[in-house]
Amino acid sequence: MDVSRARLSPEDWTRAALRALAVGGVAAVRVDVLARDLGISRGSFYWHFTDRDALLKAALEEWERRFTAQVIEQLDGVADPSERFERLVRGALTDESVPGLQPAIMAHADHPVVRPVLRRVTTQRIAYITAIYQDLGLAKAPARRRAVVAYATYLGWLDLRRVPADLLPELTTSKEGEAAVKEIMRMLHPTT
Amino acid sequence: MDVSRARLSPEDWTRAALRALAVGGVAAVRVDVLARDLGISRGSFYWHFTDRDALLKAALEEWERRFTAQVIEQLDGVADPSERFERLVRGALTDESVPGLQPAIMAHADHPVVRPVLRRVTTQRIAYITAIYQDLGLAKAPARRRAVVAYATYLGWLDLRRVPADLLPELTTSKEGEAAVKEIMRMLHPTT
DNA sequence: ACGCTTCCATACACTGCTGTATGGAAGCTG
DNA sequence: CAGCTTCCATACAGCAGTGTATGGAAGCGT
Repeated sequence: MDVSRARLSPEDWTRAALRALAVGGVAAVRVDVLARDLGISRGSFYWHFTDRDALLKAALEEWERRFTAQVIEQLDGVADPSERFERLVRGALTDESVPGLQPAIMAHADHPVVRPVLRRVTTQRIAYITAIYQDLGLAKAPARRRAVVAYATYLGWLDLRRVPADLLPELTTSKEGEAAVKEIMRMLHPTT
Repeated sequence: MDVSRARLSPEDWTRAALRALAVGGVAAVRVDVLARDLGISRGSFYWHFTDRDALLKAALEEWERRFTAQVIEQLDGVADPSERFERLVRGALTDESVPGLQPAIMAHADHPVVRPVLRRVTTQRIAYITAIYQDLGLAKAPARRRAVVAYATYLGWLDLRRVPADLLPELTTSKEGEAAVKEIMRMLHPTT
């Protein structure tokens, strides 16, 4: 622990905003509360950002980069489409750096700041999944259909992660967790 | 339109609360705003309910009854398990009386008032789906696995409904919508 | 019509949060 | 170290929403 006052970057604020968003939704992104969490005064915030909405926008755009563009970029390095499919599904179901973030964003789809970002992210992701299905041999229309269903399953999986773990042990990556992931993998696979 | 002041029942408040909840989450359930929407003063509210939390609790319990207990009750009248399966899936994917309500509730799974209700609802629903899969011939463990995945797909489907319709025409019940429903039905069917 | 109960309006005190104004400390550069 | 820039603290005005207190109107039984 350093005693000297750590000077904050905008990323410190956006990360805190995403955490708050994940827990309590858009309304929980309060500069007041975030400042207390970061151990700093609100004076800092209004230097880095003009507005509360500006923070929200910046946070969501960071989310867009980290969890869409960046993921796609990494996967594009994988040549084999079957391998790409496997990695995408497994990664999506097991990794979750900010629990509850995706559900929180979906729940506020109508919010003026959320809407445009969510629109871009949803479009990109479904398009990417569709492309993978096409690479795996499906025609355009069925590939698209399967992509939408696959994405829905992913979203619902994240929703279910929000309920207490004792209710759904198959979601916490363990023995049962692996079985559930395999089940989904099989269900979403283009051959079945 | 009747000019006489309509006296409100608690159900008027809980219904309004569920609508607000669906749009803006728990934070949007404000007696202040609901009163304006209902064209009445807050004095009425504090006669029917002790608290803002009391309203939230009552609303969620009404949700529990209408969209879990009542649905299961109706489906229990259907003898053939295959028919029961079909009706449940189709109904779940097409009917949505309060758009966005389920996603909003999932997003606030940690909320002290939401948690216990959500816990009961999730448990009941997954248990019911599991039972159907067992009736269709699956053993307990695989039936449970499939039930969890099926429920996840349902939840994600409702999430996707929150994005603008022009992005996902397959969700608005139409020609493409029917194809998507059939796709899910096939994917979730125990034989595949 | 009378009184009693049910339901609602108004007014008030209070809290939590926003945004702004201003001063001051810490870091960088010559 | 002098001066400039970057970053943060404090203080203030203002608003939105909660909960309470109290009076009054509408419905109902007798």
